Amino acid sequence: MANKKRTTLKDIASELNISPAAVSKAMHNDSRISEKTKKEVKRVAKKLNYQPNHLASALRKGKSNLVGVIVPRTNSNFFSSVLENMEAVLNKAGYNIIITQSNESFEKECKNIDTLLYTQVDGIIASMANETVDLSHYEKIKSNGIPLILFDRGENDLNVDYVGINDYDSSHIIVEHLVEKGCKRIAHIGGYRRTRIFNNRIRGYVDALKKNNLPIDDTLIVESSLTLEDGRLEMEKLLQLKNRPDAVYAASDNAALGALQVLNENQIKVPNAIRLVGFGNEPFTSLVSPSITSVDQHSKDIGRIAAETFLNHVSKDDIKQSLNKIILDAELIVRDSSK
Amino acid sequence: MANKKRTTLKDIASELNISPAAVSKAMHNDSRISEKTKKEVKRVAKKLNYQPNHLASALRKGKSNLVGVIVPRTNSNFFSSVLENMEAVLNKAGYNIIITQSNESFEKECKNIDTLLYTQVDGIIASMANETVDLSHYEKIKSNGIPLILFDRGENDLNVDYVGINDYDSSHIIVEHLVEKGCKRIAHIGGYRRTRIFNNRIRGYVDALKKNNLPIDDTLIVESSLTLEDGRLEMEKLLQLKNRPDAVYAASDNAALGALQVLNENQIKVPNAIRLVGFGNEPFTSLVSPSITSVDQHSKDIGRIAAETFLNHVSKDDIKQSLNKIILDAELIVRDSSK
DNA sequence: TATATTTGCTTAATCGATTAAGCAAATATA
DNA sequence: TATATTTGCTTAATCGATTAAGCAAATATA
Repeated sequence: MANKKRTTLKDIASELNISPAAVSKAMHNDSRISEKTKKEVKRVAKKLNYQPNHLASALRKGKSNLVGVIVPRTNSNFFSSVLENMEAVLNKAGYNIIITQSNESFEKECKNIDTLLYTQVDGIIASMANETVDLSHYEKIKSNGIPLILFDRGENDLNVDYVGINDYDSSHIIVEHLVEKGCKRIAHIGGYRRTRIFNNRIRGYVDALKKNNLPIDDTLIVESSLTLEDGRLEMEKLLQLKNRPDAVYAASDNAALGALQVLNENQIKVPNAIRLVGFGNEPFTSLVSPSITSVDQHSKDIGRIAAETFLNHVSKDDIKQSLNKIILDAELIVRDSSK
Repeated sequence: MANKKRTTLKDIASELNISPAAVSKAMHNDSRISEKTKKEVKRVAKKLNYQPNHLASALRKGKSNLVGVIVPRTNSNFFSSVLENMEAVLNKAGYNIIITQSNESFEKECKNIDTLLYTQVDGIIASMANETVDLSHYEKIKSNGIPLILFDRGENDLNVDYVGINDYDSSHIIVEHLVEKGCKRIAHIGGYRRTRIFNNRIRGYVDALKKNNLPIDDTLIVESSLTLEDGRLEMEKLLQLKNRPDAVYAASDNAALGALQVLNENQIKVPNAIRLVGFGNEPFTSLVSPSITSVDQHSKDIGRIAAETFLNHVSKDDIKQSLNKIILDAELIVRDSSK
């Protein structure tokens, strides 16, 4: 019962007294094999519970039909949704995906890339860890000659395909919205500038203030890892200011939630005293009280487009591909925290 | 630059005028290879940017050093945390993990198993989808002779290793807690009985009521998929009852959150009018208002133990293994919703 | 000094599936 | 009827890495 040897093409071949080559072709419905033989082969394959050995065929064909995916973490709705839609598109095209998590760690990200290359994936779709600054491990993917597609967390310096939303414009939309509600001192709990998307959000925020003739106050702009804890910490600091903000725009929903907790604990009315906007449209933003205004990042589209970009690459590898930078417009979802 | 051929052992061998076999041994620090040769080999390997071809070595060795993992979804903190800890243990032992999601779909789960077997994983660690009743696809793993370890969502009928918490006892702890607070009509928004863990929670709930001499009222026991929507729906139904419950025990945090929303919307004071307990200790339980009492499932331990169970299997495959059913005690985290 | 052992490699087979090349028999075409 | 084409396979090589078996040279032991 246990550990019985796997059935191979050879076993089927010897049972039917034909060559393994014929069996292989029969399984792939080669037109040069008679219908009768195909039927027989499939019957015996089923009888012997034949499972093709992927390692062997991938080795021979030089193609594994696997796509590696690297995400910072899977436990956000954004990444989970991206993965789901990415997988759906790739499955339909005959590819399977291998998901790995970097846990926002640079070291882990490097190891994940090694693992994926080592597993001979046909391509890698990745979103960079917060820690990542050095990009040599990504260069390694490119020098391996397999497609690399980045999404959400990308890098301009890296000459690769990218799918994401327009972070710069998103900040504009947020600031415009808050200004419309009468806010004059808008604080920004941002991510680290070294990450492109967070830098863009900061730039968008600053430019939008300028555009609305509002002064830029450096004490209202902070950089952090954007965790819930960071949100709490920075909100507490902002409340210490002599001249408090009348609105807070956090570059992540987690940070926004942390800020909201502190505001609630201090009995500061949201949105009346301070308006609050997050980023990412995580499900909990609509669950907390008051519900948090946020920006939807079109996770489904990002997953789908990233997958399609990969498929595009492998379908016409002969032609030198032009780079695809696909920037989607984000959507502001207005909720109670800024009404 | 692009699509240059991969470096193989042969390339290194011909550069140094030795055999590929010697190169292979040198890379693995075989004691029968001179230090001088090893150094040379490693120098050239680095120079040519050699990456071993996993497909080839796995095919030859009959071992891929990959472990397949199937989870219903990655976007809960529970599964995400299990994965993180599982991966840490397996990485240390030289294994890499391939994560797949079933999205709670039976069909997807079957496809995932096929993919993993096809990829020649050395073992599979899985948590079953809600929909799953037929277990023949799991039998397929067993008949392939590779270890199968289930966690959280397991099945008694399947003769495999299992790691999870004591669902039956957890219900007892919850009911005792609510009784202590003076509750007499405790409703249970449960999962479907066909899933073992949910069945155990229902049994535990019923037995605990009996133990406390409380009547069993069938109108207070409902089965659902335990989503947030289900929680809302069932809570609304419970509020229609002539004889309303004074406590609700939901078998998932999402369902508990749905129930809480309905209670808040109806201005029913929690915990004063109705006490509420969830299950899973998802982070949002402490974030909503009021915060929700819940049961912690020791996700870290479950991930670690599942991984260790797998390693145990592969380390002594000669001996017929005895089954491991590891049941951890869960922990009640009391919060505002039941104080 | 003669034999035994160790060192440091090479040779050749292997893991399974795939595919280019080839060939005999069957069938189609002129 | 003679030749060309098609059908339905087989043979043999291949994808890279690994490993059992073997062998010559170097070294150790009696």
